[in-house]
Amino acid sequence: MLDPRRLRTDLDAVKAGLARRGLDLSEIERAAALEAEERSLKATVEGLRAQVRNLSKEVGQARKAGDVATAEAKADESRRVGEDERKLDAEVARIGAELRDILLRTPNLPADDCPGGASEHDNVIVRVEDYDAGAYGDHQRVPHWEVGATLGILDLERGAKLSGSMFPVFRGQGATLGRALCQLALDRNADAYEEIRPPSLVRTDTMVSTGHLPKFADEGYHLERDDLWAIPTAEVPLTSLGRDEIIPEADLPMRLMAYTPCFRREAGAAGRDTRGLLRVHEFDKVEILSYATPDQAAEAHADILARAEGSLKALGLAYRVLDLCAGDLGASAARTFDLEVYAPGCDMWLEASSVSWFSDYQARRANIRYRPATGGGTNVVHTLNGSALAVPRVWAAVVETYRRPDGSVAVPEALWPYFRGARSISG
RNA sequence: GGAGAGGUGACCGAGUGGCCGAAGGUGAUCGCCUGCUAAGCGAUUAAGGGGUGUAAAGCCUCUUCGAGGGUUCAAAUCCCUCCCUCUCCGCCA
Repeated sequence: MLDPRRLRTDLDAVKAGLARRGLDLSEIERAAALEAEERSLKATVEGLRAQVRNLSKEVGQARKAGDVATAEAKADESRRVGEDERKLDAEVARIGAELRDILLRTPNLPADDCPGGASEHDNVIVRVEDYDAGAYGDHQRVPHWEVGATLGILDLERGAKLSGSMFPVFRGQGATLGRALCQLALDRNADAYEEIRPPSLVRTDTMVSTGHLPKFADEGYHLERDDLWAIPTAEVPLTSLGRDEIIPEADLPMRLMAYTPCFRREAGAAGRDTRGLLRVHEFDKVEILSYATPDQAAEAHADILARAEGSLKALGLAYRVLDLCAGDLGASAARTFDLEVYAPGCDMWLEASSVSWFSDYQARRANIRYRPATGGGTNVVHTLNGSALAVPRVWAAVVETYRRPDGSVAVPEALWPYFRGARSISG
């Protein structure tokens, strides 16, 4: 959520930022008007309330002194003032609700250095690593769903039988591969990030703090009977870990990581790039996340990006880094780098990680603050996160990249420690 | 799931309608005292919003005693709903 104060101190900058996203500005102007109105009415309501409190105090004193007539008179007066207050307060509540509703739906402002642009076509390719289009042999030009089926390590039919399409079943060394990828990511980041194993089902207010609700209600799996949501990413519980807390500055940056299942309904995505593991309803992922002061944010962002890249590099996969333009940025993000891993079999760049800086947008919703070392009031923290490794698409890239002419798949050297001595996946 | 007991500031804990944002204690910070340490003495010690102020300080004011709603001139205190914790029983990896 944007800082409501900026609506009166900094409205032009807010409008300029939202304009970069290509948004209509009438709503934010409405919000600014509501904010001013709410504040002025609130001052009046507070004055009335102060009167009620004082009069009530006088009622008590008069009664104690045995002066019933005065007590009655004061009580009557207080009742009248209270009536006025109630009426006005209802008006303030109505205005406040409308203001919050707009603010909750208004996305974050893009960072100043976020590239301009309207859609994914305007994203900037920052760099391409280890990619040589001519270097792939025919044996690598087989899509992972065929490789997986042939080797018996990916069973999409039975996944569909159990749970429907887009729920993959990994078997044998295929299952090992997925788990090994996660273990690799955890091991590579354990030097700086504390491992958390959060619940996979969370309450509605937990989903709201990260901005996944109310906007993306259609994307989440909801257990109606218990009013719980299956997490779409560990970002949700990890961000809420600090909710309503005040962190000493000395504890920042606070770095966390979690290996969790992720559940996404992918409503409306049916039929579009959904073959094999390109898009699934349930997958495993290692997420890394930081709470930081505004001053630490840039460095924290760079660290997460370097670590997300590091895993792909260690696996010997080709990938590229995209700087998302303002028009393609997620609603909560101020700046995002996407990592796309190259899968030679399907000849596609697959989004494997989104490394985002949310400035104080998420933290304001979640009410995560820190107390500066210098003392004084509290400030809202900045949050940043990214996938250290998301299984299905990286699994696909590994299987396609490492396929040999004989049809087997070599185990990347980085994963040897996790393969019980095996150097190859041959079904 | 059933029965019961609870949720108050960094922590412990008092508080059953007004003088309570809240006694007392612990911890912390500052100062005093003291060869040093310990003990002792004094002061300070929640968060947030609005206003005033060049700003810091200060001052005025509102909100918050698990959350939300209600009763009342007045709610930490009474009523309702929900959440959480603990104990016993039941069930169970």
